[in-house]
Order: sequence, then C-alpha cells, then structure tokens
Amino acid sequence: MIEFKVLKNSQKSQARLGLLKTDHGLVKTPSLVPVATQACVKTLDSQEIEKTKSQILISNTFHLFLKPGDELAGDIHEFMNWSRPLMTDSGGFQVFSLGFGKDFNFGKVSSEKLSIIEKSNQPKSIKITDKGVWFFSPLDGKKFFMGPEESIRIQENLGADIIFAFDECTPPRATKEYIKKSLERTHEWAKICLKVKKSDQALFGIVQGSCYPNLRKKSASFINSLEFDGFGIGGDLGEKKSITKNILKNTIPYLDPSKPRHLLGIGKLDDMENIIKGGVDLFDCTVPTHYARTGTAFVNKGKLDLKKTKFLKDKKPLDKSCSCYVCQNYKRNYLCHLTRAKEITGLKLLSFHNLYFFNTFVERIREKIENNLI
RNA sequence: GGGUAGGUGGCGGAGCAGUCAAACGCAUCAGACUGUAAAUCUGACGCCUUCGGGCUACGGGGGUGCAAAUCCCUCCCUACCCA
Repeated sequence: MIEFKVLKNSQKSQARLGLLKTDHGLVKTPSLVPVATQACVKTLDSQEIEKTKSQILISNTFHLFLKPGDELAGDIHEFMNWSRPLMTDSGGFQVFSLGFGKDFNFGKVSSEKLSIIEKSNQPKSIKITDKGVWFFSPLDGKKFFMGPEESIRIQENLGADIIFAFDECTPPRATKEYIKKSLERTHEWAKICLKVKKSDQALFGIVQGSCYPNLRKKSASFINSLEFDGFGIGGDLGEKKSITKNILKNTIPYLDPSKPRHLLGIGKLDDMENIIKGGVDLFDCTVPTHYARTGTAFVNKGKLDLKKTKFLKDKKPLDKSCSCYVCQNYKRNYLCHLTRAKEITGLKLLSFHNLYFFNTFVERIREKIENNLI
C-alpha cells in the first residue's frame, strides 16, 4: 500500500513536489532511487546508505530470483536490513541487457541504431515470446522462463513496497515496427501482472514506445487506463536531452497526475533537472555507484577521474562545498591512491560520496521547486 | 675453484632457426559507462612514418647460414649445489 500526495505543482514546468507514503516510511519527491540490484547498494551497508540521504532503493527481481532465490531471500527489507521504502524492478531490463544489449554490447542510451533487429527480430542469447522470455542464466547458463506471472510471484515473495510490471525494455533506436510489436506484448503483460497480483504491494505499470511520440502517447494512455498505483517510464529514453524531453512531453500528460511517475534508469546529474521539469517524481540510476567503482567522483564542476596521477598531489577534498563524510574527512590524494591501488575502501568512499552528492543535488532541485525557481 | 640452470620489452614470463617488434599477465596511458552479466569493458603501449612501410632490438662481442631471440665460440653477469 502506498499513498502519494502532490504537495506542489510548479507554475513553470511539469515539476512537482510530492510525498510518497509507504509502509516503510516516507519519500520526498522528486527523489533519486539508488540501485541495489542484489539487495545491496554495492560497497555500502544499510546504515551507510541512510547516511547518503537515500530515501528509497530499488532491487532486482531477476537477479534475486537467480541468487539466492526469492524463497531464500524472503522479505527483502528484513533480508538486507533496510527498513525504509523499497522497490523491485521486474526483470524487464534484463530482457534488454541480456538480449539485444548483450548482442551489440551497448547500453539503453546508445545512439547506435539496431538495424539487425529488422532481420531477426530476436536477440541471440534469449528468446522473447508473447508469453514471456526464455533466459539463459548468466550465472550457470541454465535455461529458465520469466514472464509477467513469474515476475509478480517473485516480487510478492520479495515484498518490496513498490513492484513493477514485467515489460520489455526496448533497445535504443530499434525500428518502429519492432517497438510497436514489443509494445503490444508489454501491454498484454501489464494486464496479466495486475490480474495475478494478490499482495497489497503497489504495482507500477510501465510505459514504453521508445522515441516515437505516438507510441509513447498510446502506451501512456493504455497503461493509465489500467488500475496501476503508479507508473514507470522505460525503454530507450534518447541519447540527447531534447529527445528525453520530447518523450516525457508525449507521456506525462497522459498519466493520472495523482499517481507517482518513475523514470526507469535515467539520472546523470545533467539529466536530473531536465527530467524533473518533465514531470518525473522518482528515478533510479546506477551512475553514482557504478561510476564510483570505476574511479569517478561527481563534483560541482563535473566529475573527477580519481585514477589520474595528478590527484596524488591534490590535497583538496573531492568537493569543498560537499558536506558528506568523505569530503569532511578525506582528501583527493588519498582517494586517488586508494583508487589506483584498487583498495576496496576507495570504492566505498567514492560510492558514498557520489550517492550523497546526487541526493543533495536532488534536494536542491526540490528546494528550487519550492521556491518557484523551476 | 668445480658443477648445474639461467640472462627476452617498465616488471613477470612465453618463444628455441624463417609466419617475431616478439604470446600472455601485470604496470602505465587514453576512452567508455544512464531500470548493474559492471571493483567492469575497449584501445594504445621500442623509435620514426607521407600509415604503404622504414629503422633499432631478445646480456656483450664474434661466427655459421639465404635467414638467428632461437645454432656455435667467447666474455660478462645471476641463482642454486659441491669444495
């Protein structure tokens, strides 16, 4: 069960302030949702995550199903000792990342066009059918099936406050024909998800349609017509900000404004204001934590590549205006050393800082909305 | 003093006559990363280049041979064993 209240609508944009109430506490929106794929925000424990100002996490159905198994994990709040709000993604992203994403070795925001889809209409490593998807486990190669029913059943076992409908995250710049067909499938699956869900968890339906305005409108209207508790906006969201903006323009107006909207998997710093102004309440993104593990720290002036030797002589904090634990206690030279020495602590400190920095960044955007600045 | 095994690019370490500027790993440098197959991946890594190629290289020196990191001689060095 969730309750969502819109506290303020911006006069200047679609941005809004909201309060999401779950059985595990409140979330002030707009909010970043840090990614805890395997019931863990990599390198950080639950107490540390709280200290990064994170309000809500998203974990992953597909990965937890494979390891340790949803039965063994049980209630994920308890399992990972996270008593605050939590979502689970449905496994729909893995239809992309282990499918076309793997075939072509690129991400969902790639600018490359998938012309090969026109020929085969099917990724090499998985099989997408109208009923669901046959996967090969990336862990042991074992073949297994996941469709809307399976995803919901697993998500019910995991017990997150918010769960997502099983969808196909479509590959970037696929042909309109492919997207159209995929959209129909995702819509069918959406209905099944609603039908089979027995728990009182909030279920979000996912809008697809790639970069095609009429398909986005169609999808948004359709998903909105069903009894979902909120919305996910997924798929290829455009490699350019103008495209993302356009996609939101063709999606948000067709969704019930009283329900929360979650943009799936987007949230670089320079995307944030853009997507929030487009009407997004929640968004998850691996960037703060993933980039941290490859040695990148985000700061007011952009980002720092802590692998570079020049930082060995730099005794400034990562960002002098950041009040996080890392910036208060450590200098760039040490963080550079840890990164270059591949010390686990380095990954942890950068992950902590990046999440805190991102969350603070969103906090400021909330203040801007409050003060009628955006 | 005697014996044995060795000396290869920044390091470790393959190769033991031609397809070797020399596998592979590490280090270094550059780049990528947006619902995490992600503490990952890609590329460069002797010197020069009009990007076709050219030059210098496998401890030093000298041979054999069309051709040597690879065979022979010699010197130097290292490790271990015996005195």
